[in-house]
Amino acid sequence: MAGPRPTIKDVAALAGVSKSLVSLAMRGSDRVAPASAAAIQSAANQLGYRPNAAARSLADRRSNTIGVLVQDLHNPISAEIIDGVQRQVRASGYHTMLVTGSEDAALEQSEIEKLLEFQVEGLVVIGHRMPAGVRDAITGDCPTVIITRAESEIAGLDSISNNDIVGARMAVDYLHGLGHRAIAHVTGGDNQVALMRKSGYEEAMISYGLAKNIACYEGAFTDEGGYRGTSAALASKYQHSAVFVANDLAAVGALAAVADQGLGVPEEISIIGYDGMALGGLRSIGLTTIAQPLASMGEDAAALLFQRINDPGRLPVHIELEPRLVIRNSTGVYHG
Amino acid sequence: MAGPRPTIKDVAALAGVSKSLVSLAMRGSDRVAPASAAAIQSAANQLGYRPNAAARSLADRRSNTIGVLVQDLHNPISAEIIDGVQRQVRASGYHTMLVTGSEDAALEQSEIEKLLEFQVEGLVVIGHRMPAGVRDAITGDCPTVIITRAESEIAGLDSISNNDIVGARMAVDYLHGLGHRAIAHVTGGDNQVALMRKSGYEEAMISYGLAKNIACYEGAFTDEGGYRGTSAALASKYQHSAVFVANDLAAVGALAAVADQGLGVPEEISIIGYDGMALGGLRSIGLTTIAQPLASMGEDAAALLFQRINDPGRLPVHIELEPRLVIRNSTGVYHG
DNA sequence: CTTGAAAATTGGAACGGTCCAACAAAGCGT
DNA sequence: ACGCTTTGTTGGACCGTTCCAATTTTCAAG
Repeated sequence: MAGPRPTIKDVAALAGVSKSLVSLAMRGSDRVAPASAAAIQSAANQLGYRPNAAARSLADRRSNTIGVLVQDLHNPISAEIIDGVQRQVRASGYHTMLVTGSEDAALEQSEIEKLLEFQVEGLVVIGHRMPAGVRDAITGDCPTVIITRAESEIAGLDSISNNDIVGARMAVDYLHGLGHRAIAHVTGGDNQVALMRKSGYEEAMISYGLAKNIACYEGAFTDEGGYRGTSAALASKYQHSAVFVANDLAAVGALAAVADQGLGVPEEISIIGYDGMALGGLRSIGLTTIAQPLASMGEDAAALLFQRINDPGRLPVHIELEPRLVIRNSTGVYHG
Repeated sequence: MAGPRPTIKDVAALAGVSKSLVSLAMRGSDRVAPASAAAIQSAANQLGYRPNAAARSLADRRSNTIGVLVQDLHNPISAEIIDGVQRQVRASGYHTMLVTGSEDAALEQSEIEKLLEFQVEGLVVIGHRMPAGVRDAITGDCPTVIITRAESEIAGLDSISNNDIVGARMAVDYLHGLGHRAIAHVTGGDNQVALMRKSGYEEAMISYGLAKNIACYEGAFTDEGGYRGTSAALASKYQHSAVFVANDLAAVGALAAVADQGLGVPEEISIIGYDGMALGGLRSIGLTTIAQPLASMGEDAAALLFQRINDPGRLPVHIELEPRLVIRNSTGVYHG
């Protein structure tokens, strides 16, 4: 239909008032006479007027927008965290601009760059890698919070994560309690989170006097990585009876690997994952796991961000939540 | 550090040139003398200058941004489609602004509203519901394409989907070929896509002379919905030997329901899903399904969008892709 | 040198809003 | 009717860019 979109000026002309008044009215100011307000409303509707966010954000010098970088959209836990972030961001009257990262650091950096050009007032990073460009963002005065990764010394950067070391220990504790001794670990790569889960595993094994049983197989935070690592574990000369897999997505791959070897879960091999993704709760998967409170982590992260927006100078905050063991069907007692 | 962010003016002052020249240089024009370009670059770096997208988009009268509305971020197929969309959007030099929808129509509409205020140049809707607000968007001159839902008569709206009726028929064909006769269907709600899959099922059943065996159980496009519907199917007096579930996510729930009844898949019950989500391919799930080419649908959708952006007047295009049967472990021959 | 064309640079007017100080109108007590 | 406050309304400057016409500089040819 349209030609150029109607502006505030067009509305003003039609309603027979000044553009300033329209501006006030559109934002619901109470200084506008009811009659004028009505006239303006009807003029706006008639023209199909819609405020121009670019102009507004230019004049305001604020965008009312929070940028979200999701490093791995394919991991279902991302969706769960995003839900929480969105809920909180919306509740605060802001909007969300979401971009996806990738293994390609340069691309990821350019995505952050874009967010900053849009003058986002804050940045939420969901993932375990520290993206190039985040430092720039922060020193460029953009409050940032990172989820699922602990970070405490960088000024202007808050973080929220669970205690991966404790969580990994819980996994081993639980398996040990079931009688397992030859407990393998399939790793999640060399990012900080994966490394902490690995240390937790090693520490726990050592504390049970099982140092010699420590066996790490290289995996990744993907289904494929879990499959690969677990296949290697099963093919090894050690007779592992249980595998602690670095995250749930990989653990689903691990289940596949076990099945492919013709072994039964949990009769012959117990599998425990990490994260607590909702999908793992389905009976057809039934994955025992160390769960993080994903949605509330998202909410808390956004809350943290708004606190920092209101008080930019404050010291970095790191919230660390306790993970919790969720027992399902992929683990069972050891019968040698 | 910062105080107010540096603007093009600050860069100009430092480099000793006019702001116009900086503007040119920042966009890589070849009309700028190499010496000036270098001076400007270095001034920009020194100040940490970053263009203001709001100002640019205001002056340009274009945002260089495509809005994406994802109705169900929790369905893993969304991530796969998004990947495709992003790839194509990036390749065209645009950016992506992603928002999530929800069951709440009002909220969804307001999200679209936001995208439009941001002057997005196009809109991609991923999902099977037609969101309130999309019509406004289109009549407001915003090119739109909708993915996974067929739509062909609305001017300005392109769509891309697979042929759900054919796909559903394929599912029944395959199960029939395996010897199944008492084939149940767990529905995906009352959205258009779910209804088409249901019709395809019914048509196929009728064409095999199995009209009396038609049995639909109410489900939803969620794991929980699949669980519920399948549980009902198994509890019914009909001795179903196979279930065609409306989508993969629900089919995973269906697998759980079958397991909970202590039945074996595929020995006693065959399950077939729809969509072809990557997760279903894992051996631990091993879901037989009717697959759509998700990533390429995303790419094609974005491509369609750009075509319409360049030629707004053209007639609505609907691309319909053929689904394809992917056989895995959740289906087997009937042995009555 | 001069000259004209090409190359490089510039100032100022948009873009569509918000904000502010100033002004007009209306209400009110006396 | 009188100031005085309160309530409504307005024009114009400004936000940080891009664009354009106009200007200055450079340079090769005569």
